[in-house]
Amino acid sequence: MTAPARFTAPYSRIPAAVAAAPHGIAALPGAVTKYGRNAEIFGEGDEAEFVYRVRSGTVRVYRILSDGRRMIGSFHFAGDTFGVETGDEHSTSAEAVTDCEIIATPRMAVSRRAEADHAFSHELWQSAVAELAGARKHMLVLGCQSALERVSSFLLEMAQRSSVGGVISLPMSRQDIADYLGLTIETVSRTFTQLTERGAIEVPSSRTIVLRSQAFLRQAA
Amino acid sequence: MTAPARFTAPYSRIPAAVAAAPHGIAALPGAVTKYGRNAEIFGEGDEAEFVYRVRSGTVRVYRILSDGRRMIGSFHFAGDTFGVETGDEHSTSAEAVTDCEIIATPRMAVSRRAEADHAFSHELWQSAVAELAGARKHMLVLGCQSALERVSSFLLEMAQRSSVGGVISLPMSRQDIADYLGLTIETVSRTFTQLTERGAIEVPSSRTIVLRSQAFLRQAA
DNA sequence: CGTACGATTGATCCTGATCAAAGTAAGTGG
DNA sequence: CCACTTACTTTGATCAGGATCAATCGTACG
Repeated sequence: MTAPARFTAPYSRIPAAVAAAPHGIAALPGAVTKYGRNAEIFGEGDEAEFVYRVRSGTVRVYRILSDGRRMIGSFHFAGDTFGVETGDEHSTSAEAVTDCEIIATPRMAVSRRAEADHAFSHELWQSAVAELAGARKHMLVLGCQSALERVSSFLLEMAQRSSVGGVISLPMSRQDIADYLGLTIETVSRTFTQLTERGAIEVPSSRTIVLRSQAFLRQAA
Repeated sequence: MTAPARFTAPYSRIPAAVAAAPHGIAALPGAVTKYGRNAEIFGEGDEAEFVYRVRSGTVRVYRILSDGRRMIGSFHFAGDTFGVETGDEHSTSAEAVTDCEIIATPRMAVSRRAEADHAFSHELWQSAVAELAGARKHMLVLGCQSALERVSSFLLEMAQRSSVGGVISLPMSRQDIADYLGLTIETVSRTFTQLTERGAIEVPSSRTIVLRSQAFLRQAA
C-alpha cells in the first residue's frame, strides 16, 4: 500500500528539434518535438496549452496517487491523439515510453479550426468518444478480471495495435504493464511464465512476445 | 468467478408518456419517456438511435462479461447525458435504477444540429471529454485503491452529486455499488460498518448515509 | 569486468472473495 | 391486521489470488 519514490528518476524534458509538420488523419498545423525515453511531455496540473499527436514512438498517460501509486490510463502509438482536456489544465501526465516524435498543436488553433470546420469538429468529437470507449473497456478489465484475464486482454490489445506476423515488440517495461493492468510486476511476470507453460505465448526476450495461440488468449480474456 | 443468472428478472420496458420537452443545459428536442425501476433503456448491441438525458431519477450504465460479471461504468443523475456513441450500436447497456424520466433525442437531430450550431457542437464535445475525465478518475479507483478507499471515494462522489445537508440518499442497491467499485456486496457492507465504527458515517437505514466526518473519508480515499 | 537496472522466481502474508446463515424491511394476500 | 413471501442487507467462517518481502538471474552499459 505504501510506495517509495519510484518514478522520480530520469525526467529529462527534451524540447529539441521543432519544425512545421501537418501530419496524421486530421492534418493539424503543429510543431514536432522529440522526446527522449521517459521524458515528460506534460504533467498533471500543467496548463493545457496543446493537443498532442504521436508521430512515432509510444506514450503513456497516467495519474499518480498522493502515496506514489501510479495508474497508467492508456498507451498511445503513432497516429493517436492525446492530452485533450475540457478544463484549463491537464488532468493527467504524459511521458515518452520510448524515444518519440510528438506533434503539438496549440489548443487555440484547435478550437478556432473546430469552429470553422464542421468535419474537423466532428472528428475531434469522435476521437474523444473513441477514447471514452477505450476507457470503458479498460474499466471492465480493471473492475472484474483476474490477473490471467488482464494479461491476456493486454496481449490481445497489443497484438491488434502493433504486432507483426504474430510477434509483439513491447515498447514498455513490466512496471508499465503492471501499472496499466492494476497488478504488480511480479504478478505480470508470473502470468507471462504461466502463459508460456500453457503454450499460449513464447518470450524469447523480455520485450518480445511470440503469439502461439491467440485462441487461448481470447478464451482466457 | 462464476455468476448465476442475476439481473434477468424484472426488465419491464415502459415506453409510456411521450411529450415534447426541451430541457436541460443543452435544450434538445426530444420525447420524454418514463421507465420503471430496473427497466432497460437500451442494451449493448442495440442500434444507437438516440442520445439520452436524465430528467429525473438515476440511471446505471454497464457492461456484462460473458460469464455474468457486471461492471457498472457510471451512474447518471438529473441533467446528465448518456448513451452517446461513435459507432452505430451501443457499447454499453443502460437501466433505470429508480423510476426515471428520460429525454431521448434522435441521433440524427443531434448531428444535424451540431453541424449548424458551433456552440452546441462544442458543448457536445465537452460533455464527451467530461465523461472521459470521469472514466479516468474511476479507472484510478478500480486500478489501485483498497476497499476502504473505494467506498470512501464513492461516498464523496455521491455527496458531491446529491447530498442534502450532509445526508446522502442512495438510489442504488449494495449490489450496484459493488459492481461499480469492483467489489462484492459483502465487502461493501463490511466497509460501511467499518466506516460507521470509525465514526465517519452513520447508516440509519440502508439507503441513507449521514456524513459525520468528510475529513476522514477524504484522507481514506 | 563490474555495476546497475530490469525481470524472474520463491516464500509468506493479507485483503477481499466465497460460502453460509441469519437478520431486516417491504409488500401481498388471507 | 397479521402471517407469509421475497428481496436486500448484514455478519460470520474460511479460502485463495495476488501483494509483499527477499533473493537470484540476465543483460545492457560504462
